[in-house]
Amino acid sequence: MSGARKKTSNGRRKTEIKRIEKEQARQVCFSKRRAGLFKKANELSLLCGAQLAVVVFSPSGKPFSYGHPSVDSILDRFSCWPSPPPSCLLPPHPFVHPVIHALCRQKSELREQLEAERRRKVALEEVLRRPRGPVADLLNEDLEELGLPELDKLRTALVQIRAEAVSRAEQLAMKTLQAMSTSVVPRISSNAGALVAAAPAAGSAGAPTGFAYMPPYVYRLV
Amino acid sequence: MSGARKKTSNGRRKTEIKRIEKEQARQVCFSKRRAGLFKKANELSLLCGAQLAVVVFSPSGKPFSYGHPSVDSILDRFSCWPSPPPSCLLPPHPFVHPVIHALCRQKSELREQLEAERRRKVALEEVLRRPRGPVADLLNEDLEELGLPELDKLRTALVQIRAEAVSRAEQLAMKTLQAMSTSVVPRISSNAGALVAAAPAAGSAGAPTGFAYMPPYVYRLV
DNA sequence: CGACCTATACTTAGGAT
DNA sequence: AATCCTAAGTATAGGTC
Repeated sequence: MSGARKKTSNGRRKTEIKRIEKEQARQVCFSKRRAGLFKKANELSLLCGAQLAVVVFSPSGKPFSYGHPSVDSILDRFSCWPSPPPSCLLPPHPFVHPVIHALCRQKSELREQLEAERRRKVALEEVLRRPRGPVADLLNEDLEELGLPELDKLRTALVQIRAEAVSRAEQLAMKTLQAMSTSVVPRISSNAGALVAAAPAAGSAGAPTGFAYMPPYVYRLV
Repeated sequence: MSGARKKTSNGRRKTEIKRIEKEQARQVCFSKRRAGLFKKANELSLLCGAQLAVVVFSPSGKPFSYGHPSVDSILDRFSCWPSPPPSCLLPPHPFVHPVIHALCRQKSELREQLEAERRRKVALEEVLRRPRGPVADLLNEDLEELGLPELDKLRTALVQIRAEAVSRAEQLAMKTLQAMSTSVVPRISSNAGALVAAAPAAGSAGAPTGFAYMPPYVYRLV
């Protein structure tokens, strides 16, 4: 009461769009601009009837999100979900929550890729069942059937193989010598265990506290 | 060029945040404000090092998104959540919506399966690329891994092959005196194109439709 | 962390190209 | 739809409580 508020005279200052180094200033800026971002998102959805979802992780790793329409309203209309999403690639339902929509799409794409990979793998295994290759072809043939040209190819291949074998043997010899004269090399230890939530960068570690879904323009981290 | 631009005199007007009824005006507004929203998002991520994802569906249904570092990486972070609440007596733990959680889990599982398949496929291709056969196997697949015993096996095999080859060469030399004909060894044709669709369904469970736990404080709103 | 304050930097409606 | 323009409406840096 008694304190007379100092007459504030500062106006907004020009700011470079570059990482704010001061820890606290960055956090304050984050809060303000996050609010601004969500407000903009809200206005966009209201003005244009757009569905949208915004997910933000604070520099300290806390999650915030905003979505329109609300997830709950979506769920009320889609209480049959989940389960195999019936048709995410089919005619998009007018009011599917964007995140769900995106996830379903991604899921479908992944499933397709997975099946494609499996098909390819089966084909490869089929091919693999038969020994193949320039040398193997020759070796698989009965030597009685080979002609001179083939024998020459075989000779060349064997010469090369011998060379490689000799090389490998030398390698082994070297290693053996080294092993006898070298102590144990320490492994690089991963510095796990730092559970402090102060990692602004990748911050994938940390223990995010989670987030709550909120009706439009009401948000708050608990 | 010739057209003199009419002196623009209109400034911004106050706008109620309410659905724009005029179709075209709404579309224009959407484009402008979407750009603005993404710009804000970008500034937020740069200034504060925050990770974020924005997904927007235009009134006409077209999807737009912006993410830092990427939309995908942000959505992936959901799949780690929530970690099962340690205890119901502990401080309230905001909660990811079940549907999104389930979808993210499924997506993660699919992605893992996909990566496993890809790794297997790469391994198969690697094997395929090299000659196969009793001898080639020793050399190619395990060259780096071969120990002395294996090298010895290899040597034995090579010696035998060499003997057989020499024998065969002598045979041929004899025959050459009698005839001048050479036989052609046909190459094994690859029977590609038969993509058998007999993918064995991986044992991994299908979509977990239920949710193992359901904290009492679901959806904490403020 | 918020809320409030002020002066300014930035965004953007409406129109034209 | 993208771009430019202008003027008015907003967001927000920096500060205080």
